[in-house]
Amino acid sequence: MARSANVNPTDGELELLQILWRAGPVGLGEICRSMRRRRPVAATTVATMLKVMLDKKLVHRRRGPQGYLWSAKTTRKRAASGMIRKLVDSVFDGSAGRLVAHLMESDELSDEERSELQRLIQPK
Amino acid sequence: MARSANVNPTDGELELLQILWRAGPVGLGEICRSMRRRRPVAATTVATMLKVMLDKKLVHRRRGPQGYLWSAKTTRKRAASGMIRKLVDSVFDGSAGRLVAHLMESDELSDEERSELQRLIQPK
DNA sequence: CGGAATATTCTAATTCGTTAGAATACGAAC
DNA sequence: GTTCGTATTCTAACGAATTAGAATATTCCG
Repeated sequence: MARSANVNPTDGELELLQILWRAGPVGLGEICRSMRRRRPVAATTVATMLKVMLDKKLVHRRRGPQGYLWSAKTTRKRAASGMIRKLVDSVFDGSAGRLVAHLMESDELSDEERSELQRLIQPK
Repeated sequence: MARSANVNPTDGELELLQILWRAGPVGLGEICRSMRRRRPVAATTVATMLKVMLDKKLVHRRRGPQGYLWSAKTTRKRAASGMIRKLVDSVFDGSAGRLVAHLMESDELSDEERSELQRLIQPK
């Protein structure tokens, strides 16, 4: 039954996905410009990554005015879940609750975030 | 000031750390047995990984009855923070709060975990 | 002591992610 | 239509992670 490719995005791929999640379908030029706001990179590098990600079904493409328009196929939610699962399995013994406990105890949350959370957690 | 080596553990290294976090200082044999409860692996493979991790200062070792006794040098907390930072930066636009929001909305938490959280989040 | 079991080191093959040059195709503008 | 800029594909180098065989060292026990 075709092992439906849930390869987790690599670090570099996440960088690209981040751009695509924000920018919707865009051409290579725009993607490169976004990338270069973070770090220097050759256009062919970006193109190669996109090609690889296409094979992994992490991105889509459709014909545009010149070349393709690229967009993310995997969602933020899916990417997050994969990473969270790995995190929880490898350092929190499988307990997602312990992850949140860690967050609350550490200084990774701002005060605003903390109070926002209380709202979120209130049972409706 | 010696840039104190905060190389993030790789996936394989996390597997080993997981064992060391549980088992405290142990010898190679015990580590291999634990590993093999998860998957088949040669003893030399484990030994090589430990050696690499020693260079990265992820583990400690001290003389034991036969060979060394190995233990984790990096803590769960530190490993978690590194992974959380990456997760938050790459998929939640830098907002740790959004990570928790994702957790609450998804089905990654059990009911018990959810109510435990409410307790945790209560301001003291 | 001498052999068996275990641990460590050395070396290297393999694979995957990252990077980009060179060649080619395509679309626009003159 | 030829030229120019942009996009895509092909190819490959390189480093890091993963894996383990062979050789060596250590220790335990009869």
